[in-house]
Amino acid sequence: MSTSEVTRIDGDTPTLRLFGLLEVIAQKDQFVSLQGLVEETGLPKPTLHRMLQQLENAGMLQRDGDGRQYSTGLRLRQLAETLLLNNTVHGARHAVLRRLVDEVGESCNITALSGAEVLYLDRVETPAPLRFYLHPGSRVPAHCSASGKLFLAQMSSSQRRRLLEHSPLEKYTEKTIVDPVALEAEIERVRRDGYAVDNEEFLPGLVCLAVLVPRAGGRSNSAVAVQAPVIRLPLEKLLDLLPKLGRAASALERIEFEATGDGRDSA
Amino acid sequence: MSTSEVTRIDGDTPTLRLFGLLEVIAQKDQFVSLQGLVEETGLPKPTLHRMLQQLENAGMLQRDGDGRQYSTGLRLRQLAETLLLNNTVHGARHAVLRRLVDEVGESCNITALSGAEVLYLDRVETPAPLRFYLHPGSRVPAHCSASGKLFLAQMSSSQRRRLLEHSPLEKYTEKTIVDPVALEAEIERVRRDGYAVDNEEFLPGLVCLAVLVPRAGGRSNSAVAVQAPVIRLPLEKLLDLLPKLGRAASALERIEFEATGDGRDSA
DNA sequence: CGACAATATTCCGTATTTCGGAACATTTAA
DNA sequence: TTAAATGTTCCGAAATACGGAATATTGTCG
Repeated sequence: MSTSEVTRIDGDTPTLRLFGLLEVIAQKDQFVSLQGLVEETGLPKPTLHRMLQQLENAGMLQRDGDGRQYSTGLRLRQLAETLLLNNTVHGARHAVLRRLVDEVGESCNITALSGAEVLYLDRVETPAPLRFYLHPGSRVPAHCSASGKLFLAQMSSSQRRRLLEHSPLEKYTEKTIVDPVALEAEIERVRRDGYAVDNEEFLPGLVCLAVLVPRAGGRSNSAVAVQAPVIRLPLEKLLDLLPKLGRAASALERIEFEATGDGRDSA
Repeated sequence: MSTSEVTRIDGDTPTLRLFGLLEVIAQKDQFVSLQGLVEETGLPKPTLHRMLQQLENAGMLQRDGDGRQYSTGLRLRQLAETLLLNNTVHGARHAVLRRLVDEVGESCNITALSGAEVLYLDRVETPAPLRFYLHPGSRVPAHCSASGKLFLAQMSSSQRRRLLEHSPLEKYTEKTIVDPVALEAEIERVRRDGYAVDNEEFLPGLVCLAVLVPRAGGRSNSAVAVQAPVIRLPLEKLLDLLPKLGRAASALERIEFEATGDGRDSA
């Protein structure tokens, strides 16, 4: 009666709101009614009714129970299965990450450049009790992350300038590099060494080591990284992990190569 | 070069087209490019570009590989996992069906009334080599299916008339009941006996026995049925399966009851 | 049975969104 | 460097979503 917890369903476009609705429904282990969803989401009833109707017509939901309730539809469940069965790419990447975490004992992640930010594609946490909790899907500015520096280091200086000009170098910690000249120097160093470090530049106490996942044609758009509390892994010890990181990167390279579609089926 | 196989992506509403696109992408085990999708679906390039962009912004897809290719996004994969993990309802139903098929040796399905048609919610095939292949998600008119007669038998005659008036009794086989008076008599018999039979009324050679999944409050909207080739299972032998069907129906009743949300979690 | 309450469904004018041809930008190949 | 292929942006016309209010359908209680 008193619970007015509203699970916001947002989305820039009406289209995307439907996915939010599906998520709400998929999380439940029970049938849902129109009225129940109205109370849960706060959306107007006719709007929800239309959405449910669309999803039902598409087979993503189905009426169930007494006919006025909804559950996930066959088509949606099939899509879910197809996706999880067929996506060896992400499965393989995840396996590589997990192995790397086993080896180094710290949280690791795979990242990609998306716009001017670094996006966490996947992540496996360390089993150690003390850890930074950063979840996949989140974003970090390029200039203060190890992976981001790698991506910047691959670009021509004009590309880099264009990217950074529109997003000023925000200062996250005392050590964040906010001076463009200093950043250029740092990037030059990264290019020479072939690896990048984040020395508490994004979060105090968090250090990070990253290398690019190599790519045949030229620039790469993904990187692997280890992240650890500096208390447990000071910089010198962090650098000892380079060979293991490199091996993981090669494994990822092979996976991505195959997923790029050079190995067609017939002929 | 010569392959002009176009995977149609339809949908009454723009929203639904996105699901079609996701299905195309989820089925692949490789990254897809904009151009590749243009060739595969036949949709105009700007349209596809916008759709991909929306899905990417929503996290349902992610750019991958060299950054101009797409693969399934984290949010979509999480949705898939949530759905498959959390949906004990459909899993339990499927298990009941499978057990029933083991017992009776013939294909079985769970159906629901949707409009004036019977919708196959789930189905498990017999291992026998000779079988009718009817896939879940397909629809059959109510008047010539065992399940449909059960649903009709629960209605008041005015409800039934309204439903049938707008969809004339189509004749599928020699035995299809197309005379309204005969149908009323048949339905009266179904109500008395508590089960319904389809004696080659939809497909020649196919017989079917169905019972309702009971429901506490009154009318039920789902049924269980056995379907078999009449050659292997003549009517008399088919009726011997009634007790087993009934037991499956009770099991399903319990599952649906729990899913209806009477057993809330806290307090 | 009839009246009331709760829920589901339809209507419909207004406000957004989608659509996709054409122009433009970027990357890859030669 | 040029040419070819692919990706991206523009923008007016057409289609769609929106949601308050009215209506229809249950379900419940006297």
